[in-house]
Amino acid sequence: MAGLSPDSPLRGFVGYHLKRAYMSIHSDFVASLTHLDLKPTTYSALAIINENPDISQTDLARALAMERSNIVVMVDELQARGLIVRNKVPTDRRVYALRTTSKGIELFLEASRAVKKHEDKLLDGFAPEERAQLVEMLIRIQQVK
Amino acid sequence: MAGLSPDSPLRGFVGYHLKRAYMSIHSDFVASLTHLDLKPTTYSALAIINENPDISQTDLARALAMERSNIVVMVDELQARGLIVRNKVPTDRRVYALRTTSKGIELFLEASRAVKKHEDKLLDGFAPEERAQLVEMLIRIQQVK
DNA sequence: TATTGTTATACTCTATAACTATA
DNA sequence: TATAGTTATAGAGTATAACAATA
Repeated sequence: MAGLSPDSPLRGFVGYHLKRAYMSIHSDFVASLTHLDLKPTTYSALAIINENPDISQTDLARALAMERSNIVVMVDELQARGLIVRNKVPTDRRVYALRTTSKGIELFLEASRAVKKHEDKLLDGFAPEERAQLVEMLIRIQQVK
Repeated sequence: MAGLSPDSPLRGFVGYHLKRAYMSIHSDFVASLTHLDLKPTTYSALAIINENPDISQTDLARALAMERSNIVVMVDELQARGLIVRNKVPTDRRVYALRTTSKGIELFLEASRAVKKHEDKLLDGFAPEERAQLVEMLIRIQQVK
């Protein structure tokens, strides 16, 4: 049997802790959405479409950092569930203008409450300043690029 | 075209920033290891085997949070490359005792230097206290479970 | 020529079930 | 009966290439 801390050589890396924290929060995030039959990606898509009415699939792909080809099937599903609509655009007949339906908005708002609850549980011991400081550092990290 | 911040509805969530920071660092992490033909998982496996001589595949799986079945093929690869050895254990003939070879240790050390460099670049603007504070918060998050 | 949406495909990661040999 | 290692397989998620319609 290995010792109590077989991961000790990795603990010196910030990235290791970042990954573990992300994994941990992600599984709880997924769980908080399953009862609404949403996944992180479909929830994020709803959020972005709702915030950006008439967004195209290409722009949605960019916002979600996904391939356009993979957006198609997800948009198909959201449309089949009546959560969004694909409207034709007269000025450019190649593109679709995506919009949330009232049903989509309702589901998005309910999901947002669930995600909020999940975050509050997650950050239970964090003071507001700590929370802000954490976000600030996370943003700084991704800006190094 | 969407606005400049199509993701604004998601920015209120800490988990969103955590994911983005993780994604960002992860791709750079992967890039820092490719020249040694290592992936995050194989590097971590080397690290854990090196720190825990004679660890079993089952315990390695637990430490890496991977399935035992998926460990097999990875251990096969590390063994085929001469980085680790599978020794038989007389007291329990079901298990293998994994150990890094001198070649494996050498590669691990070189990879560790590469990862260190990657982390230093990533955390360039971070004071030592900030860095410690970040790690402390990340650990706190994953302990909420 | 370039771009949007689309299809098909492949590749990686991960998860599950069933088997064998040992305990 | 339980466990270690193994095999095969299936399911996500993601990436690439090629195509028709339109710009």
